[in-house]
Amino acid sequence: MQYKMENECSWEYNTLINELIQGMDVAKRLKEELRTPYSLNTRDSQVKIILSSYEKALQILKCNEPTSKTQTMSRAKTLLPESPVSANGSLLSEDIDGAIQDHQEVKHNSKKRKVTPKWMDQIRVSCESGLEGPHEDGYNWRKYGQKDILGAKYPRSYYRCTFRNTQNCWATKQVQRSDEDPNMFDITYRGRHTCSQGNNVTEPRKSQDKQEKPQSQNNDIHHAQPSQENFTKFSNTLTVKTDNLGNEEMTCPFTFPSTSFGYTTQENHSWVPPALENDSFLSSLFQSHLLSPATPESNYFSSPTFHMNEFDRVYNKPCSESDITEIISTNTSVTNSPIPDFHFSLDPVEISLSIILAFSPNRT
DNA sequence: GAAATTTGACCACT
DNA sequence: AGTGGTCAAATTTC
Repeated sequence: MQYKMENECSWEYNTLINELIQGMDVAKRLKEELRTPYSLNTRDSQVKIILSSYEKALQILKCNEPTSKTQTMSRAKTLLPESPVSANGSLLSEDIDGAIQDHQEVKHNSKKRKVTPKWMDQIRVSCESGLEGPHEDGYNWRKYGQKDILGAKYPRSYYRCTFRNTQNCWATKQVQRSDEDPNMFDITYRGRHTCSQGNNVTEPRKSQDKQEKPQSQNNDIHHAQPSQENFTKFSNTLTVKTDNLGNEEMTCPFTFPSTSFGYTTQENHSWVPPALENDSFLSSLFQSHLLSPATPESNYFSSPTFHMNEFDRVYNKPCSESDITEIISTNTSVTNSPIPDFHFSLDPVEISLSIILAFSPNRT
C-alpha cells in the first residue's frame, strides 16, 4: 500500500512536471512566434495551451491538498484509492479492460463482492424542474440494490446496465440524493458500456418510461428512458459547472449524456454520445478528438471542462500532433499551421471532478 | 408472463 | 466489527 501511494505521488509529481514543462515549451514557441507578424491564430492557440497546462498543474496541486477537497473529490478518492484516472475521472482503456476482466472473472461467485471497476466518473445532477429524479443519461439501467449510507440522509441506489446478462455489459452507476440539497443527485458511473447502448441510441422502451409513474419511497430514481427529443431538449439547455476549476459556468453548446464524461471507446468501435449521433461534425469530432482510445493523452485532457472548451474552441486541446492536424483541418478558421514539435509525455492523473448539470426549468 | 423493483442477506474490504 | 456493494427471492408493474 505504501509503495502504491508512493508510486501515485511520484506519478502525479511527474505529471505536474510535464504540465509545467509543456507550458514552458509552448511559451518559448510563443515567444518565437511574436517575432513574426502573421501568426495571430497560432499565438492564440498557444496561449490557450499554456493556460490549460497551468490549469492542469494547479488542478493536480489542488487535488493533493488535504484540506481543499470537495465532497465529491474526497469521496471519489475513497472509492478509487489507487486507480489512475484521467482528468474526468476516467481510466485508460487498459484499466477499463482490467476492470471488466475483474468483473467477468468473479461473476460466477454468488454473493461474492465484485471487484470494483476501476473506471469511474462522478457527476452531480440537479433537477430543478420538478421532476422527481435526476436527469437521464441515455442508457437503460436496472436497479439492483439500495443501501442506507452512514452519515447520509438518503439511501444510495445501485444500478447496472439492463443488458448486463444479454450483452455482458458491466457498466454500473450509483445514485445518491444530496444531503445538503435534495434536488441534487450525486451519480457515480463505473465501468463502461460494452453493450449496444455504447454505440447506438436504444429506442425508449415503453415499460421504462416511468417519468410519470409514481416514484418509489426513496424518491431517488428514474429508470425512465427519455425520448431522444426530450433528451436533446434537455441537453441543449444544459449548463455545466466544475467544482474545482474555478467555478466556471458555461452553457453547453452541444448535447451529450452525462455518461459521456470520460468514456473511452473500445478497440473496435467508437462510442459517441447518443445525442451527438445526429450531428456528423460533433460526432466525428467526439470520436476523433475527445475519445481517442489510442492516445492516453487525449483521455487525460478529457475533463468535462475541457470538453466544453474544446467544443467551444476546438483547437485548445493539447493532444497528439496528428490529432491537432485533424482538429485544424476540421476547424480551418483557427489556424493553418499545425504546431510543430507538439509532444506530450503525459500520464493520466487522478482527478475527479464534480459536475453540476443543471436542468433547464422549462424542461418538459 | 416478462421485466423491473424492493429488500434482506451475504460477503469483501478496511 | 462496521460499512458498503451485490445477490437473489419476493413483490410489483406493465
